[in-house]
Amino acid sequence: MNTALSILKQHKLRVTDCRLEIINEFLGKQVALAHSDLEESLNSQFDRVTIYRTLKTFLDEDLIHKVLDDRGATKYALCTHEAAEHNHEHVHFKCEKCGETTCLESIALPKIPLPKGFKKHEMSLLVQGTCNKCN
Amino acid sequence: MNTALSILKQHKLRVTDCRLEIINEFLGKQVALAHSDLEESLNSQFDRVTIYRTLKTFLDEDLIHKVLDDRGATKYALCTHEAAEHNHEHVHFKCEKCGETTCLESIALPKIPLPKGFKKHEMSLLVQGTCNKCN
DNA sequence: GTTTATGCAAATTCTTTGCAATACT
DNA sequence: AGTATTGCAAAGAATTTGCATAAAC
Repeated sequence: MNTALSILKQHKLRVTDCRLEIINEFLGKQVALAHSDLEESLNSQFDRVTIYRTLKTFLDEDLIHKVLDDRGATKYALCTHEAAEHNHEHVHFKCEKCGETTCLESIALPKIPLPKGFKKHEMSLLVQGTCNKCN
Repeated sequence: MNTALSILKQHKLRVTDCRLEIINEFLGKQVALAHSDLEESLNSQFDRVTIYRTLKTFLDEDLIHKVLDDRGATKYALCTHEAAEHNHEHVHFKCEKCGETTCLESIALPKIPLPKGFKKHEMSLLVQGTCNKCN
C-alpha cells in the first residue's frame, strides 16, 4: 500500500508535514504538478522555498521525476516503484484545454531506430491534444 | 538555397543584423539553441532583450520551433519548410555528454494508441543518450 | 543531543514591458 | 516618410542561497 508515510519511510526521509502533504497532492490528483500548482493547492501553508527544496529532495531520491512540458514549465510526477528497475519512461499526455498533464503508464513506448553512433539511454514522449474529461 | 537572407525574405521580415546572425547560428550549428547559447555565441553583440524578441518573432512566424528539454530549458530549432504542410514533429535527441540537442528529422514518429476519450493533436519525442560525436 | 528541515530575507537568473532613438523599406 | 526594430532601464517571474530557529530522530 502506498501512503505518503510509507513512501517517505521507504526513502528514509524524515517525516514532515510539508513532505506528507506534497506526496498526498501527487497521490490525490493523478497528474503532473508544477511548483506553482502545489503552492496554490497547499494554500500558502508552507513557504515557497520549502516547496522548492522538497521537490529537489524528492527528485534526488527518485521519488518524483520531471515531466516534459511544451511551454517550458517544470512539472513533476510520482515515480512508480513497482518494478525492480526504475524508469521514467511513460507517455505523458498534456491536455490543451484544461492544461493537465497525465502519465499514461499503460502505454508502452515505441522503439525508435536511431542513426549510427547514437545510443539511447532514456526517452520521453509528450502527446498534446484533448483529454477524456475535456472531449 | 537557404541563406539567412532568403529565409527572412520568405517570411516578409525586415532584414536586420541581429536576425541574420541568429539565423546563421541556427544554420551553422545544426542543434537546438537556447537564448543563453545565442547570447554567448553572439558575444553580447546584441541586447539580451533583442534576442528574446527576435526569438519570439521567429516563433510567431513559424521560422523556429520550441524543442523540449529534460532540464526545463527552453531551446529552439529552425523549422524545415520543404513540405507543404508544416509540422514540428521530429524526434529530438539530447546528448547527455555534450548537452547538445539535435533534430533527427529523418526518423518518423511512431503512432501511439491513446486510451478512450483522448485525442491527439501533436506530439514530441525526446531521446536522451550519447550522440555520434561523443560515443 | 545531533542532525535535518523550515521560514524569512535577500540574491540570482530568466523573461517581459515601456519608451525614446535608430534602422529598414 | 512611415513603420518596425533596437537598446536601455526597469519591472516582474522563477529559482537559489545563507542563516537562525524549529522540528525530527
